[in-house]
Amino acid sequence: MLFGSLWRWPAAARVRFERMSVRVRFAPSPTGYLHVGGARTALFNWLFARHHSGTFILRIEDTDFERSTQEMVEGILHGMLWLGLDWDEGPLHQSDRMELYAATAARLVESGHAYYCFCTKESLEQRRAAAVAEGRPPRHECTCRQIPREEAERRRAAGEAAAVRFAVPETGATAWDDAVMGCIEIAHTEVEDFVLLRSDGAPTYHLSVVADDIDMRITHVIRGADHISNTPKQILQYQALGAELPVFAHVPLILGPDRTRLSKRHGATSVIAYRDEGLLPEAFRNFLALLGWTPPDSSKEIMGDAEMIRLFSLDAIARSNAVFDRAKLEWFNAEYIRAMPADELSERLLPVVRAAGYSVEPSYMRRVTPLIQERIKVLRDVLTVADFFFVKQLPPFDAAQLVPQKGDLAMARKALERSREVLAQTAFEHQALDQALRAAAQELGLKPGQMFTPIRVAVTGRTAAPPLFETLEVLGRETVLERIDQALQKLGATQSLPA
RNA sequence: GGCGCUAUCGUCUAGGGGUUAGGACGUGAGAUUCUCAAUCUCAAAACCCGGGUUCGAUUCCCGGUAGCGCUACCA
Repeated sequence: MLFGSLWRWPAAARVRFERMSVRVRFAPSPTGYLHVGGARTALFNWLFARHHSGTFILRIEDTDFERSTQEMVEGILHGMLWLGLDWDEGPLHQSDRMELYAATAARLVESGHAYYCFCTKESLEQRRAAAVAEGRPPRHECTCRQIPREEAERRRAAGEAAAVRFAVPETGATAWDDAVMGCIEIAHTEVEDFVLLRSDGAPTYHLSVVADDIDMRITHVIRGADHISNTPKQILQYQALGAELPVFAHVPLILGPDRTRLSKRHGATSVIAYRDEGLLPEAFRNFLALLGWTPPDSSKEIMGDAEMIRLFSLDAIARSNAVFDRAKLEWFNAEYIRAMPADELSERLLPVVRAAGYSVEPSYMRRVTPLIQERIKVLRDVLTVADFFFVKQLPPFDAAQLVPQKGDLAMARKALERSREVLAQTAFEHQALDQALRAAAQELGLKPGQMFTPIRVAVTGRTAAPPLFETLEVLGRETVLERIDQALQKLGATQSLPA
């Protein structure tokens, strides 16, 4: 129906509609993994694109050949896929687009907005070091900008290597209205003549972003606040190239608990590590979105994609940095785990359990899952919470745990012996077991805890476990009796427990 | 050092010239219970500092301080 009505729009209106259509990109550099900060930037771009029914482009910024690797490219793609951030165009690689950058740089030289610089990296570094030593600001200061174009061309033709630098105006300032940060103005005296093309002909980031963002008709540049000081360098290029400016939106950074920028020191650096721990991508998205962005109703925290997309807007993004809160992430994850249909959870748990070396059938996993669903925060917790379901032989445990009230060895033994009789002849169904064992406890004059704790410990090897009767039912009579016999032996061997 | 951004409970945040400064995570206590978890109830917990504007500032303005970012032929 949308198209039907679209046809009837006047042509001019259609053109305007097209021009307004949102195009955003996530442009990671494959010199590292997709980390939490990058993931959130990608998420914000994705939410913004989806909210506006726009286009989300993935672009790999691999102009630093030395540090970019194919492995990282794949890691980033996997991370995006796992997070569920699907892109509409790309992945485009900047390394495939070198002609565009060379041509763009040539245009800037041609129009007098850029010039050749014959200084070597080494001499610049020396000068910088000297400046710092003398307490002067370490700014780029060379005289190549004064070299007449003809002379520069001659020297290049003679084989002299040169970088291309942008000629930043000496006076004035560049200002823009940032969609997140508000108005920002930076004086040109603070912006040095940055390199566009390295002396080997490779473009720098400053050039390739602008050339690509123009070429891809990017309408909104949503990226980390660490790019704020780069923005004047880019706006200057747009202006020199006569291109229309995109909207800039700089989102604050994510910090570690020590309030420094999130890094390897803070644990998981790649989002893939979170997958491996058993975080759910939908929970991770929800958590990440709320790190810096607040929906109109700030009391609503658990939100699915559809709702986040519906409510997302750049002006509701905070301007201050946020600390990554691991505990809250786990709470989100636990909420999503509890809300998930048990069978679905079971399917997601199975590979985790199998990867740990247990051979478990799907049907068995489906019976275990409901017992642990509200007891795990991440999928991997299944290995510590439910391991006793998957092993034939329980790992060794302290016999003293079998005795609920310290020292009352006889009572524990009595409870276990009687339980064994009951369990040998009761149907293995949790309600029947519940009834029978409670009755037996009453006969023996024991409180429920006195009766059930020894059984729980005998059967699970621990004092904290899922509900006892359901657990017994799932484990089955054979295993349960075997474990109770072993526990009784253990108690027998320990005639004198410490009081 | 320079430039830029920021500043509400431990953390994520809401709010806004007069409020008991709200919510969530986490923490503590209690209820429930066969343990744990979940659930429910309650509690402790914040407006960085100093000036100004104002009858009144946590809110607006200025300064300070602190944190973060940038300061490359990295991105």
